[in-house]
Amino acid sequence: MIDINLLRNNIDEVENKLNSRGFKLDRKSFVSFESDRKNLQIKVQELQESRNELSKRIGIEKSKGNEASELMKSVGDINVLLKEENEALEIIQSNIQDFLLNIPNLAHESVPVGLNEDENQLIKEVGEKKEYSFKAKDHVDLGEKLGLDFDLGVKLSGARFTTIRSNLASLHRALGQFMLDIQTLENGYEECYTPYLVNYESLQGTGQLPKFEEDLFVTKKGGSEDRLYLIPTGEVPLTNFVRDSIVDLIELPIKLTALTPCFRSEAGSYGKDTRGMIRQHQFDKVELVQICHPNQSYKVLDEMLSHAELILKKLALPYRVMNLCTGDIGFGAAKTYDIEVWMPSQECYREISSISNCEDFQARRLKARFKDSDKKNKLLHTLNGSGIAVGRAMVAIIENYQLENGDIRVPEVLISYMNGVEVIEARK
RNA sequence: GGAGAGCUGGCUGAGUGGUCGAAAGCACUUCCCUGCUAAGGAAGCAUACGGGGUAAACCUGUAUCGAGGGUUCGAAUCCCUCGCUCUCCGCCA
Repeated sequence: MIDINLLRNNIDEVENKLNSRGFKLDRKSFVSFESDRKNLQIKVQELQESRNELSKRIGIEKSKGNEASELMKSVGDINVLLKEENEALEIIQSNIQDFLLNIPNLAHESVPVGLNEDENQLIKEVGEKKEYSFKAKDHVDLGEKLGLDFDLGVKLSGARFTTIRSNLASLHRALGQFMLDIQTLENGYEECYTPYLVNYESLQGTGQLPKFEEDLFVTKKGGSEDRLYLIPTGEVPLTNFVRDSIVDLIELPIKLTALTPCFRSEAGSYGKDTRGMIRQHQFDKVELVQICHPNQSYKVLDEMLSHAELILKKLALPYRVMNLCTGDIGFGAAKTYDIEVWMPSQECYREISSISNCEDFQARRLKARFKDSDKKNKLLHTLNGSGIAVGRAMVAIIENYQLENGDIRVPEVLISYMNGVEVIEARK
């Protein structure tokens, strides 16, 4: 949520910034909401003030044993009016709240202006792309002989679900464990285990709700109407650790990580990436979250980028880093780096990690604050990033580590996690 | 699932219809005193949102005692619904 005072005081600037990310601000509605709100709020508060005043006097008169029916009647009159005005105020306030909840974050000045992903800015390319003496296959062709069973996924659940068996399943598990170990042991994150079903408030806090409900899976508890949502990313539970709280300065930065499954309906991507396990309804991811002092967040963003990169470096996977343009960054982000890993079969880069600074956008929704050295409560900055997506990392390994006969060499750093298995052999 | 107890400020905890945003203690901040870090004294110390003020300081109002609704001139206090926590019983991986 953006600061309402920005809209009150610098609406032109806000409108321009939102335009650059393709969001049309309905400023007419806002201005009229605001003037209604102001009038109503003043009126309601004045009525409440006189009611409180008179009621207090009734108490005093009665304690003296005096008659107070005159006063009681006045208060009754006030209450009739108050009820009406207050209802109007509540409606307008909830309109304003909805209005604010649906406005995306403002992009940081270092974010390139652009319409879509074609205008993202290349930051760097890292690692060497292997030369193959044969035609590199894609992970689907390779995977079918390695234990990647798409048909079984479809049988059990439907499209966009996959089943993995045997040594490839171990590789998948190894990747998750390895990533988690690096982020905790080398990069200093606290390992967490969190719920995978979360409530409405949590998703509103991180920005998925109310706007993106269709992207989520929803569950019902037995026959009851209580709804819980499957997390679309570990960012949701981890960032919500600080919802409704005021943390001490000395606790900052808070660095959290968790290996969680993620569930996404992929409602908007029919027909996209239908081949293989690039885009699934369910995938595992090691998530990184940092919650920090506002003046540290851009330093932290770069640090988190390096934390995600470290995984790719250790796996010796070639990748590039992109600075997403205004048209491509997510709803809550002020700035986002994407890491894209090299896929030799398609000779292109595919997203494998996304690291964002949300500044105070989520913190305002979450009421996540800290007590600054001047004793004032201020909003924190929240950042999140994948460190990294397990399924896509496995796809990248299958493709980048393939041998001519269809076997997969296990990356050096994963062998110990695989109980010494060095090669995953293809069914001949 | 059944029975009972509870939910008050950063924490502990009083408050069962009126001047209560809320005693007291702890913690914290500032000051005073004290020859070392200990003890004592004074004051301050919730959050959100308004209005005023060029702004900071400050002044002022409203709301908030788990959430929502109700009774009442007036609710932390009474009533209803819901959520959560704890104890006991049952069931269960």
